[in-house]
Amino acid sequence: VSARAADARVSIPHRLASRGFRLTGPRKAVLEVLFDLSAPLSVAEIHARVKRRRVNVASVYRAVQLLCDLGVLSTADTSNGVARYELSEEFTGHHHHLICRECGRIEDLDGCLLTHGVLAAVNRRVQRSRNFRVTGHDLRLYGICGPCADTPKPAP
Amino acid sequence: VSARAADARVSIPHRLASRGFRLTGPRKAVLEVLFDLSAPLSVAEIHARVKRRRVNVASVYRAVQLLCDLGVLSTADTSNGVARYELSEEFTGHHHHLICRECGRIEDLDGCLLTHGVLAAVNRRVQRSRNFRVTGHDLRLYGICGPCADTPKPAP
DNA sequence: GTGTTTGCAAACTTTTTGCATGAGC
DNA sequence: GCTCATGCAAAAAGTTTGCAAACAC
Repeated sequence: VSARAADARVSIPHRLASRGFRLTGPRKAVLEVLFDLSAPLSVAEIHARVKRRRVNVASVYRAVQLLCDLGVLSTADTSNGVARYELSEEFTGHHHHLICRECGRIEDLDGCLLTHGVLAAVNRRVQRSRNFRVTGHDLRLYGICGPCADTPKPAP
Repeated sequence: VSARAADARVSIPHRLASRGFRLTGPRKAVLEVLFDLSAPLSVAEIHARVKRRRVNVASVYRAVQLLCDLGVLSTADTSNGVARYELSEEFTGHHHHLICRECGRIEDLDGCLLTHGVLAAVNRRVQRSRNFRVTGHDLRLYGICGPCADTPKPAP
């Protein structure tokens, strides 16, 4: 992942420039946060991590929107209704997520658990039965993370 | 699915009653919508479908919240940042979702594409390496649905 | 220098909450 | 009849937008 991440630090600015967008402070700040963390973050979480640089929330929204449009970010996950963003698989490699049901924390899990055979079979199946063309997938594993298992919550 | 759905129409009211909650108009209306439709809906979408019965949005929010707490509904999916709800797998059976990247529509896909062997292996793997106990999973297949493929959008 | 991008504030949307009235058991 | 639940309206939270000033190129 680190080789790809290094690549991203070069190629993402290039992509911005090549499409006529500028590499500004807020955009750099948002990208830095997402380079360093291998977990999807909400706008609020991103904003919290760039506050030192006095970046406005509106700018975070706009940066995230732009980076999504450019295919740099993807809407990774939205545990309990908030959209979360991370570098797209083009930069991080294909991977899945571990999501804690208790605290909502998300961790990356490198690699794919689905075999090519299974994917090909389901592709054919839904193409015929639903007229739906599959172009990608997203697998989330839910459960309880270590810290939460150690401090069990009482029933509500 | 229809056998289970019939079961849900009986067992869900029972579950409400057994925990001291009442089977009220708004709650019935929300449940009816979700019984009939095999796709996750947002609060706004649920509300649109119960408007004839003059149910307030606030009541839809409260009903959805309660039904989630009771394990009757689950947060199924949140394509583009809005939370969507559907009957939990206890009532619908284990299934996955087809999600159209173009229009955001979600369809159910019965059955599971992951083998027991794969699930057991990953369970062991993340238990050891991450101290994470997997209790369930969610697989989403992204792509283009028939209608959207027929009416391609011009590039932005 | 020029045109894009930002910060700020205001508008807008979505979700939550308080309280008097109405409905389920 | 006794509560719990709803509707309404207001508040809170989250997101988008217009515009003058600031900055990347």
